[in-house]
Amino acid sequence: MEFLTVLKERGLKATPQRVAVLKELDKKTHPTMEEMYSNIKEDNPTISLATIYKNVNLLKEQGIVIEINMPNGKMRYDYLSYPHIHLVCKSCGYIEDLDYDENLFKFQKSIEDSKGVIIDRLDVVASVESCKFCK
Amino acid sequence: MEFLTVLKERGLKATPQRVAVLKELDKKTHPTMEEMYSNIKEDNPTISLATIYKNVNLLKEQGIVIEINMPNGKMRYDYLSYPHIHLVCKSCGYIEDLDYDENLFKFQKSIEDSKGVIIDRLDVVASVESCKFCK
DNA sequence: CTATTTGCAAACCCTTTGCAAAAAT
DNA sequence: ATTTTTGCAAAGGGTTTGCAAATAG
Repeated sequence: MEFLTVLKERGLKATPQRVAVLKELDKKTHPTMEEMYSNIKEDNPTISLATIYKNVNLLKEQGIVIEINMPNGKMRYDYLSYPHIHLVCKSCGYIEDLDYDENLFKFQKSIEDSKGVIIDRLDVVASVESCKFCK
Repeated sequence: MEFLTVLKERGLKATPQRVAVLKELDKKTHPTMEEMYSNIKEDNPTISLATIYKNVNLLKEQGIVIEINMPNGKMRYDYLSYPHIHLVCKSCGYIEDLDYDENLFKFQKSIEDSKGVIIDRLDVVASVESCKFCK
């Protein structure tokens, strides 16, 4: 199981709660804390919201989970199994993962060269007014 | 005064409090709500924090002010007088405005073409571990 | 004059914390 | 056996709300 490796590499214990959080985050549904809580509760009825928070924050510190600040102010979370960016719909909140492309790499390189820095992370959120999933 | 025009165009009343908020946001210091509050308070001692919130949120809805979700979880705000992106330092929190470049435009265009969407907004935050302003 | 905005204080989340019990390695 | 993690309930803190008074146009 990939998640167990990811956790072991970082010296984190593989509790059922923690693995469940990673699984939820890996579904590409970009859930909120509450959504993870209610989904995980189905199989793990005793889990608490505080445990979701603690684990998500821990994984965020490890850089493998990121926070997406939605236009409506709500936070959503995503497992960053590989670098990607987000296309979000402002009307319905749908989020799609998009791969980096050549132009984005060039953009990053040109900032690094002109500013003399190494970019550690590039968060990109492209917003559209409405999408094919809007009613 | 540019701000008065910006407000009039949107049918918003130009109260001294609102103009002061715009001025703070235009200083390129990317202040927090509290920072705006204490700065504005110096010249306008009766202003309330709630008024800062109400005005910033209003300007956000108008799309002329954006929220920057800092790595530490704190929110900072910026007047989007022209489209630009942010280079943020994870250690000291310094934020620098950077212009769009050719590559970023190409990137945007390629998503629009491949996905058949019009990107309404492109939020980019490039993070570095430390910068020249870190002690 | 009318509609909007302000300022205050209270209410409202969402998120974090402390701690004893439980679980992982 | 040791260290980490969980779950609970309470505390915390940033943000919003309701409303009467003040202000802008």
